Amino acid sequence: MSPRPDVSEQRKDQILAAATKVFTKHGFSNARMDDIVAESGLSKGALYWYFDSKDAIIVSILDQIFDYETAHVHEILEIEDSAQAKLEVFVDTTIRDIEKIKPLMPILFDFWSLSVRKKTINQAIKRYYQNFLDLIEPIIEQGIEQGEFRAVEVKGTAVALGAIYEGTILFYLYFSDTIDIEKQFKSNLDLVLEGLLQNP
Amino acid sequence: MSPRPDVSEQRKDQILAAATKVFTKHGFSNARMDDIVAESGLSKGALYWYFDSKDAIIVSILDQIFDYETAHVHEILEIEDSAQAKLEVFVDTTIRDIEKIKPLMPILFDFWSLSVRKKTINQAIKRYYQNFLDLIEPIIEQGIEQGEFRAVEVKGTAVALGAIYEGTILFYLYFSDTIDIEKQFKSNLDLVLEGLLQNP
Amino acid sequence: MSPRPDVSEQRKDQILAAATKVFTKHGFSNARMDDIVAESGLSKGALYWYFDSKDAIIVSILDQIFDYETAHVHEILEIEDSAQAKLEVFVDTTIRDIEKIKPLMPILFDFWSLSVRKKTINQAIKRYYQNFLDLIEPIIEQGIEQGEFRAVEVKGTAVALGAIYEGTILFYLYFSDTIDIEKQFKSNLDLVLEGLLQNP
Amino acid sequence: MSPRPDVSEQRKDQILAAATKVFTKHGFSNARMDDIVAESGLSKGALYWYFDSKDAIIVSILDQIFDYETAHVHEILEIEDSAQAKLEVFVDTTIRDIEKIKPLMPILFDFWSLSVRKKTINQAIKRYYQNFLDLIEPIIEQGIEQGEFRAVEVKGTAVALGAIYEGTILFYLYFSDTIDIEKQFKSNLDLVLEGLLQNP
DNA sequence: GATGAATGAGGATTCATTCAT
DNA sequence: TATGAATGAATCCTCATTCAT
Repeated sequence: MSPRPDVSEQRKDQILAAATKVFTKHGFSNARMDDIVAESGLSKGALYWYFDSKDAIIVSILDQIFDYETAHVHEILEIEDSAQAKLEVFVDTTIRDIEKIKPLMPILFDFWSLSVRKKTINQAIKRYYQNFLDLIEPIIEQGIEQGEFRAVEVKGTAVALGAIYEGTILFYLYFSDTIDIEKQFKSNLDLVLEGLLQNP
Repeated sequence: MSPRPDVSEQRKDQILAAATKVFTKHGFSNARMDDIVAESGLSKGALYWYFDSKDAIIVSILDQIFDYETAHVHEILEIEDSAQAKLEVFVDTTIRDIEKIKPLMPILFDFWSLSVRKKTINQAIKRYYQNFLDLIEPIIEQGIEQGEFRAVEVKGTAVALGAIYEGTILFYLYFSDTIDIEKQFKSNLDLVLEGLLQNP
Repeated sequence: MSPRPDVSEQRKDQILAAATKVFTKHGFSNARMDDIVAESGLSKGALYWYFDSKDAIIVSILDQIFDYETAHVHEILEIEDSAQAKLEVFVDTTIRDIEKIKPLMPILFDFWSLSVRKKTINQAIKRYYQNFLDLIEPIIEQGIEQGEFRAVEVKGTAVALGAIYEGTILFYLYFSDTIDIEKQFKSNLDLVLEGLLQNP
Repeated sequence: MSPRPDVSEQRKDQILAAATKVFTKHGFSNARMDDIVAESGLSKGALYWYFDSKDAIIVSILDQIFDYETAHVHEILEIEDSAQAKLEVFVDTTIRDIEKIKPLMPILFDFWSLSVRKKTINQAIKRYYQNFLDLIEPIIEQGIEQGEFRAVEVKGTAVALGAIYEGTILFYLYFSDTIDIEKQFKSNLDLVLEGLLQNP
């Protein structure tokens, strides 16, 4: 009488995957629980067994996405190299994962929208961006300390980098036909590095 | 004898103002027509007299916002000056209007979200950003031709500027307590100009 | 200063004509006053000036139609001839006017439907059919008295004739492509006359 | 363990019965879904679980009625007897079921009305009447072939019989106080048979 | 007489959630 | 655990009617 294996994690992932698909297609508000039920292949009762509500699913997706993104961003922390090299690695990994990031943007839009009204969502997003800044700032500081970069204002520069990162993905969504995202990110980096680096 | 004065434009503005308020507070999907009715001080029938549907109101708001933003952006076209001076004016007018732009962001989030599914919305947004690029590119070209700027790739640089603009406003929404938006925009401009300007 | 000519009858007819068209197309319930306004070329206020309500328009149309039909039926009363000849004239005038009657059937359907619930409508229809019977019965009586027809039961035969009349138009509505209405009415008459006439 | 018994057919019937009642009372357009909900004893959600819309309910009722009527008409096909006998059986079964048919007439009115605008409804009715004609025609042919009937035009006679059938029920609705429906149908039959039968 | 903007009760439909099995 | 039928509050939109001008 071996106990049944715990399938709950598996089920939850199944539901979140289905929900992500459905939310991407319809947006949070227009997505129906029945859509998620259909997409997941489970029953309505099962959905409510694993998640208390539609909101609970949404929040779980938020966690999932930001966990992934944060992990992604943290990769560069591992690198032992010049500040410039770190930024280059950051751009490279972003380019590498852009096709995974892109389909999540519709959901991100909804999160941005929700964050206006839901404090939890707002805080989660803020935490995520803070995380991003917390990572970038030391790199800039390192660059300045080691004489690579000019003595720029650190916080403002970090925000500028975050802004250009999010903004570029946004523009790419509307101009994916005319923007070569790889070139674009490299071009962004050139522009910024040119502004950051000490004149030789 | 005297024909009733035509109040239809007034009424439409009244409705759009109310709708903007309500949409900002609740988001498109969660906003109820009854909310707009209450906020506008008109009746439900009046709303539907001037607008065919909730969607029609949303689209009208989109037009209104983008008309405003486009006009705003075009101000710099008038200036006869160096490319650098034009960019500086752009930053100045943005700073000047930031408090008007900020409360519209929640609505912009919903538009971004909607644009994934509604082609008309998508096209309107794309047109707006294209407009932005069409304005910025000649400035960069002017800067290069007149020897102010390095020979950067024009299109990519324009996108970078658009990205940093939208992205900064986004970050400002989440960090309005720690970001001094005026300084931030100026800092952005410094960074970019430093990257663009010929080394003397 | 001659007084303005009274256009109210003209206006009423204009409205009833428009209403008939609209009711034919949409049915009573689905027809909107705005449709009638548009079709009539008048204003909404004008409509309500001449008719108190949608119902009032409907009732007026009922009167109009039945007046017409009754007049139509009464034509045969004028004829001085054998009973058989009178029935033949009745068939002929029906055939002659069938294209005018046919487009009124959709409205008649609605009147039948309404008559279930509205006593006034019910009575109007009943009166109309009674009228029909009052006309046909003397003809049958005449036929019997003068030895043309067998000694059938008068009332029942009149109802049978009314039934076959209404029923034929009904079938014609669904089979106008395969029924030659002229032949059909003549065939009906033959059948009935064959049943009524004394065997020679 | 035991699976819940499938009550969906039962529920559908429950809803259709309630809807028939409500439609009879108010007509299609004026009947409210809430009326059907109340009459059925179910909830609004349940109604929409089993039927997509008010229209779907209407169509289902159409099917139900015509299935019943068609079955009813087909009874005579079984009989092995003279053409005259078959027509007599038809009249007898009609008389037998008249009290079941009568309350459905208000609904039939609405179907006739709807059929003007809705092709599906039109086709269903047409199919039903065609069915009727397809049944009657062979009987008339049989009568002619076997020398019972005169050599009448078959199709036209079938239409005449259908017409007198529908028309009689119609008149009966308005004159149920003065028409003895049993006598009336027998009288109709006599009249027609007298017209059809060979003179001895 | 005539206009047409404005009213607001009414009604079809949706969908997150529940719960008996 | 899992099912899916059932619930009913919520919400968009319609349209007959009114009335200030």
